Amino acid sequence: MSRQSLPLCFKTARLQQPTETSFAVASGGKWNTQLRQLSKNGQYKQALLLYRQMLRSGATPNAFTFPFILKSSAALSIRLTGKQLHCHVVKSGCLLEPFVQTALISLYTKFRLFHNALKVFDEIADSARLTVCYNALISGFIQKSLTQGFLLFLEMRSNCVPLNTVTILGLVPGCTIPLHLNLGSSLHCLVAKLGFTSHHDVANCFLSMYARCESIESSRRLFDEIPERSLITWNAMISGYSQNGLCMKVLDLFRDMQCSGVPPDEVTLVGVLSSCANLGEQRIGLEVEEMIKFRGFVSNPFLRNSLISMYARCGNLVRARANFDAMAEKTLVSWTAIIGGYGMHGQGEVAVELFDQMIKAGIRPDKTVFVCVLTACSHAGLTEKGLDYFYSMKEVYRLSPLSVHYSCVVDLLGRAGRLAEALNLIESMPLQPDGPVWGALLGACKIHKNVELAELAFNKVVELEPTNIGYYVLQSNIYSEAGDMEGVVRVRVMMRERGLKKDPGYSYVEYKGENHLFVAGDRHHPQSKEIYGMLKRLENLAKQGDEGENSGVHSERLAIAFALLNMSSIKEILVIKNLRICGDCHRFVKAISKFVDCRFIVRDATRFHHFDGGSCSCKDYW
DNA sequence: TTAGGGTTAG
Repeated sequence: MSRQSLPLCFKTARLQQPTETSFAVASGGKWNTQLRQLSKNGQYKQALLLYRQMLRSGATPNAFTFPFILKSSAALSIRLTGKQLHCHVVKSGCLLEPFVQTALISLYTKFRLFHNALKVFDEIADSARLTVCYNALISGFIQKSLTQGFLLFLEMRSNCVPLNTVTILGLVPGCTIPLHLNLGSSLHCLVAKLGFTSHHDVANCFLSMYARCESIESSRRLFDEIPERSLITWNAMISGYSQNGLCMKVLDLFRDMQCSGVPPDEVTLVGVLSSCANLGEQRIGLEVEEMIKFRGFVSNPFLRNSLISMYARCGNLVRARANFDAMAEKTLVSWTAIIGGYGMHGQGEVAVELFDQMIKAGIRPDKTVFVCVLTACSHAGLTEKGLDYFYSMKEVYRLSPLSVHYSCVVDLLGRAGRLAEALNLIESMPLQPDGPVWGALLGACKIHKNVELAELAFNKVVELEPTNIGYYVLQSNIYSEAGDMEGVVRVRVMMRERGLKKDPGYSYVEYKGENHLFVAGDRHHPQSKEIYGMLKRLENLAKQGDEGENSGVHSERLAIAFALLNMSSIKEILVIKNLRICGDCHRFVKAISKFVDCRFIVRDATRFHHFDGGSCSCKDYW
C-alpha cells in the first residue's frame, strides 16, 4: 500500500488538549471500541481510515485511542504516518501515558529508530507498568541485536522487574538460527525453572525455535509433550518439518492432524503444499486444492502461490498456469513462481515472455525473480536474452547481482560453449566466487569436454565445498569420458580419503495411489522379474534405434519399466528422481520415446525432462 | 487499552 492511498488529512485535524473528561467522552469511547476491534482483527488500514474519520468528526483521540493507531501504523510500516502520530500524541498530551509509551516503543523499534524508542523508555515514570514496557523494548531490540536484547533482559532481572510469558516470547526470536541453539536451550531451561513452560504459547514458541535451529527432534519431543494441541501447535510442527525438508513427516503429521479433529487453516495448507511440491505428490496436492475450495481459502494469495509452485514442481504446468491466471492480484511472488515453473520445464521462451509482461504490469523485479528468469534462459539455451537480463539487473533496476546470479550466467555462457567468457566473468566478479559458481563452470566443462579447465574449476570447488560429493562425481566422469583412468582413480582416492560416499540414487512413480520406489539394480519389488523382462525389451528397442548404451540398471529405468508394465494404456509417465539423470539414461529414455506411444517426464534434481518422439525438451542441455 | 507465538516463490 502506498502512502498516497492513505491520506490522513492531519492538517484538518482539530486536536485539543485533553481535559479530565475527554478520556471518558462517550463518543470517543465508541470510536475506540471500533478501533480496538479493527486492530485486533489485523485490519490496520481500516483502523487508520477510521482514525481519520474520527478526527474529521471532531472527536478527540485519547490515551485509549493511540495504542491501536500506533500499532496499525507500525504493522503497515508507514513511517511518515508513525511520526505524524507521535506529534498527535504530544499535542493531545498523552505522551506520559504508559500504554501510549509502550505502543510508541513498539512503533519506533519496528521502524528501527532504536534511539527514539530508548528516549521514550527513559521518560516512563510509572513503575507498575515496567514489565510491559521492558517487553516492548526487548522484543524490538532483539531484531537489532541479540546481545542488546539479552542485556535488557538482564537489566530487567537485576532491577527486579517481574517477567511474564511475553518477556520470554520476545527473546526467543533472537535464538532462531542454528548458531544460537545453545542460548535458546539455556533460555528454555531458565523458563522451565521459572515455571513458564506449561504455558501453551511458550511451548509453541520453543517448538518453533528448535525447528528453525535444525534441532527437529527437540521440536517433536516438545510437540509430543503438549497435552492439548491447538491449531498453532500443529502448524508450528508442520512448518518445522517443512522447513527442515522432512516432507514425508509433514504429510504423516497432516494426516494425524485431520484425525485429531483440529481443522487446518491457510498456514497449515501452505506447509503441506510445499511438501507436496518437493515430493512431486500431485495427488495429495489436488486434495489440498479441493480443501482450499471447500474451506473458502481460494482468495488467499499465499495459498495460490503455493499451488502454482506445487503444480509446476509436480509436472502439471496447465494447472499451475490456471491458478496463476485465476489470481486477481498477482504479486511478485506469483510471477516468480510461474516464471520459475516454465523455466524448470525448459520453456524458456514462455518464461521470458512472462517476465516482460510482469515488467509491463509495473511490478518491480527483485533478485529472486532474476534467479528464475536467468535459470529459465540457461535451461532453454537463450544465451543473449539471459545476458541482457543479467546486465539489466544493475543498469536498469539497481540490483547488485549475488553469487547465485553469477553462477546462472556462468552456466548460461558455459552451456553455449563460451567457456573463456565464463572464466573471465568469474575472474572479474566483485564478490568472492563460491562453490556453485565454479561448479557451474565444471558442469560446462563436462558438456564441452574441456579437461584442462575442468581441473582448474574442480580444484577451486573442492577447496570451497570439500564435502559436496556431486563435484567429485562430475570430475570423475569428466576423466572417464576423456579416457583418463588415472584421473578417475585420483578422484576416487580423494573421495575415500575424505570419507565421502555417493548418495544412493532413487526414482519413483505413482501407481494406484502409491509411490513405487526403485534404487539402482533393485530386485526387491514383488514384480521384479517382470520388470527386468520389460527392461530387456526396452533396451532391445533402444538398441534398434542405435542410441542405447548400457550404464547398468539405474533407478529411472526400473521405474519406467514398472510403469509400462502396469499401465499399458497410459500416455504420460512421470518419474521423480533425487539426483541428476545421467547421459546414458537420458539417451535411453529418448530412444524408447521414439518407439513407445507414451510421453516420459523425468523430474531430476534440477529440472524436468519431457521425452517425446525421440527427443527431450532440454535439447540435451542440462 | 499496551508487549508476544505459526506463513509462500528461487
